[in-house]
Amino acid sequence: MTTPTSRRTGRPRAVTEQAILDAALLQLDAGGAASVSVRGIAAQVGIAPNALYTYYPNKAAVLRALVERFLGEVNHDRFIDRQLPWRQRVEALALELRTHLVAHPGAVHLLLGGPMDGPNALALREVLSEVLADAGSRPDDAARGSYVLMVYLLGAIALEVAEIHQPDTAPTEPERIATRRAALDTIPAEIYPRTSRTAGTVAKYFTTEQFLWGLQRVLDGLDPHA
Amino acid sequence: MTTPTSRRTGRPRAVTEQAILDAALLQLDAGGAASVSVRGIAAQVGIAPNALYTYYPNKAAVLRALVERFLGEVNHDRFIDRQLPWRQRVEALALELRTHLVAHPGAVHLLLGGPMDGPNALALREVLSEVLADAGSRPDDAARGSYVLMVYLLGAIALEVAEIHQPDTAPTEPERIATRRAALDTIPAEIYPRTSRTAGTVAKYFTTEQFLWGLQRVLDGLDPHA
DNA sequence: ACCTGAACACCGTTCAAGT
DNA sequence: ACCTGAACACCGTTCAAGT
Repeated sequence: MTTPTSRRTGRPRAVTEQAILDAALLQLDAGGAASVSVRGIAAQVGIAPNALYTYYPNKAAVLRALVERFLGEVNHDRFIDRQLPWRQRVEALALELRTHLVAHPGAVHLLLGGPMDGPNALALREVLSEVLADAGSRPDDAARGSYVLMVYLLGAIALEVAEIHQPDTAPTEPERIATRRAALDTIPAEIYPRTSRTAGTVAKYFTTEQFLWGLQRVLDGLDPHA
Repeated sequence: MTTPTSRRTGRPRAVTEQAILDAALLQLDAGGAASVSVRGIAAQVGIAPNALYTYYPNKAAVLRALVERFLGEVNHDRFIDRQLPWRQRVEALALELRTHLVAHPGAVHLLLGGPMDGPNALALREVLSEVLADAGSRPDDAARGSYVLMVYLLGAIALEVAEIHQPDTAPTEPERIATRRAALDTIPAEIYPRTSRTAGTVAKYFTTEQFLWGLQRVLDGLDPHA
């Protein structure tokens, strides 16, 4: 909690916590969450692997700090502006979050891996809660609604990232659709008779448009004046 | 794709694919997704670690097969019954999925880790799509709506599981709330002035009630007659 | 106080050899 | 065809020793 700005004595630190997080993010972007390693981070910043334990108690703490810093880069500008229509405020936040996470696909895993209870994660929920309150929701509904929004945003981005960016040699888009259709064909027709008819439709939507369409439906459900 | 029922020649198999998946699930339940290992599975079923590569090409394939089997255990009974109100059908499916996943928290990670394009994953989406179609949605809206529902269900369960079941010594519920409040207090009051007022409210909801409340809001948004 | 080298108990996967 | 032992190139973490 307390952050002493200078160390008492002894040898100066060779690197900074930020440099360690930078290295972790680099590894994350390069090879996905599975390829982030203590040894790799240490090599990148130029210290012995075990020296990292002077900065963070263990690997999990490094990843937690990375998630926190990551969320801190999202919470900024125009969502506080109460002049804008509330739906527009949520949409802007949603798109910003999505942009950040799609740019660092491995981070999604980390986000959903642990409890979202860091300061920045809570700040995100608070922002959403305030927007809903401004929209006219009663406090309880605003709080619960902010949870529903978080669920939708993180869930949608998680599924999108899982679709797009599987760790190894990802098949191209047409290949993936073909695979999906083939898989679909193995479903017994007696059980899901309408399957083959709607298969193409189901497979079609994985875009910003789908993301925003879903968001609008969720907002419809949360709109206190609907 | 073809499933030969008998092997051509040579030594009989020592175990079955199912036994391997059983062992994987056991490891998953015991220590979370991180503690599932090829060597652990092999030890459990009583073969050498590398013998496992006769059954599956690699660890990822084992986990993929486990996810598929897992989803297969969910898709059953009363969601096909067109007599029931459509919201009730979705709610039943949602609760069944949630029960299964909360019972095997490590599986959530696996589900969200890869693309949901196996036969059973698609069947799940198809069921939801059909329910929405029965509710009166046009085919496109039903397909897109089924995606929104999947996002909500998996997202909500993922967040819930992450809250409840972090891998190591999980703090008790009051401890967690205290931690969350403490974290919240570090948010600068000038930026989020209403934070402290709503903190208690935000922290309060992580229950079946919240899960179903959110589901109802999503269904409100997807209801073609709303 | 922070760093290093060495070690411990693990990983996933491959290869050559047995039956 | 399936199994095994041995090996390779990794992990996260700890400990004793250096400065």
